[in-house]
Amino acid sequence: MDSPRSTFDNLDPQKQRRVLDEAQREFAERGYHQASINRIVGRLDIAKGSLFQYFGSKEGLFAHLFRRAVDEIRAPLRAIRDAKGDEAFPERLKRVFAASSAFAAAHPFLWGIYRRMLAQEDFPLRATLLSEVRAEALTFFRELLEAGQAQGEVRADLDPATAAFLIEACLDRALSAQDSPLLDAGLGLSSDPHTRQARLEAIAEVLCRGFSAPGIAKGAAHE
Amino acid sequence: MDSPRSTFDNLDPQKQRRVLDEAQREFAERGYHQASINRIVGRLDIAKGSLFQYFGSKEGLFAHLFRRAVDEIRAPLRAIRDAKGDEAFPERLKRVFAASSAFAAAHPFLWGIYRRMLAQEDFPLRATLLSEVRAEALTFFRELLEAGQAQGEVRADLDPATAAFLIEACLDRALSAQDSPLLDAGLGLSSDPHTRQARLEAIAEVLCRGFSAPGIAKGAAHE
DNA sequence: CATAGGAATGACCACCTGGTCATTTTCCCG
DNA sequence: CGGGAAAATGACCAGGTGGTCATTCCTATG
Repeated sequence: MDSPRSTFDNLDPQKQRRVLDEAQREFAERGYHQASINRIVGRLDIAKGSLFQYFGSKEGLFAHLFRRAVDEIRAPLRAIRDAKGDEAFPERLKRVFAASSAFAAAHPFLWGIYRRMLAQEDFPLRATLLSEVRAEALTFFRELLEAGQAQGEVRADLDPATAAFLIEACLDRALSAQDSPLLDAGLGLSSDPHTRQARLEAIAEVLCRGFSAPGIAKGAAHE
Repeated sequence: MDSPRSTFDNLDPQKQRRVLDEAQREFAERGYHQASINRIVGRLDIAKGSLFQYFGSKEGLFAHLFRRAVDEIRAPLRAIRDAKGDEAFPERLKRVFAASSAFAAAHPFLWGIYRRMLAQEDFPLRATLLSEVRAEALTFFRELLEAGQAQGEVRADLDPATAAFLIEACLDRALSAQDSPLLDAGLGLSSDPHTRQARLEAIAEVLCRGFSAPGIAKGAAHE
């Protein structure tokens, strides 16, 4: 199930890093199909055969990169999650938003690939890789919400799954806007970090209101 | 600025449709780069040269398709927008969600391409086409929100831009989930139309709560 | 110094891409 | 039927793709 040990493992670790970083950059910038092995080896100034000796195939290289990135990230993410302390729910949510934003900025490869995967059906290993990552994220949000309910800051009758969906959708779009002004709807998410954070907090606040308010229906309507 | 009149316009309208539909399908299924002219002409059983005589280039063909799709759609969308009548804000929003969902299902080409464009930086004409469409959508939501504020169903101090951003983000993700179970976070958005609509309404309701509740901050906090 | 074994190489392969254009076919009008 | 214009054709092109493998290079050990 894991990679069958190859030449690559014996390499000078410094060279390993150089290779992985360059390949990572290529995939992050172009996506899977548009990424070119020729271009990677060209920039690395190594022979094409070597890359194939290391990883077997383009898909193998990609899988290796993805797995490595996910592994590297897991620990810091857990730390954020577990450092929630005893803050109020809205503060926690804002903190998570801020951390995610910083994370996306610091790991353009993983974030870029993840974003592309969401929209592109024909990504290799899409189902496997996506469902791993997403399961983790959704559990995280659900737990956060349930904690909020326990504290009484989130309506008890709110469906955690729906709420988690909302959080993820908004966070996702906000992080995308951070890279690409076209998505930012004039909010300023893609400008300087300061206004960006203010915008993120505003978004989190509106969400929290939606989670906390006890009920709205102006007339006791149907349902 | 508009297309310089070509052989294509003189064709039997039935053939025109056949060609456009097949090309559309290819782009919708594969995205821009992975779409293959060879495959299109193969399925149509016409000569490759003909396609290039019609549209000049792959990009030309794509632009033609996109523009046509947007044109075809504009009218029905306007109709939905203007048929808002005098309903309450939450009902309006639910209606918009339902209409959008039906729309995405009925126009897989436009929706598929749009979704890909959002995530893929290297799409031809991305900036032009996207900003056109998005400007329209955001204005629409903003107007809807301002009407809600006028009716007193949306907090007056809510920033319409932020709210529009939230709506769009959630709607977008919900529609994506509709096609791809991987995104649907266990909600059931990708299953039968009935539960899907119920889920969409639940989402809209939480959003509305966030827009209406007069204020949350448990202590009169900073800011 | 000899040699064995892993690492590096790059010419080469089949295949596919978007695009071209001289040639042929089709169709309409006189 | 003849002729002219518009439409259709598909062999062909240069360039790129992922992938292969016989060969060479390097180095560590005896």
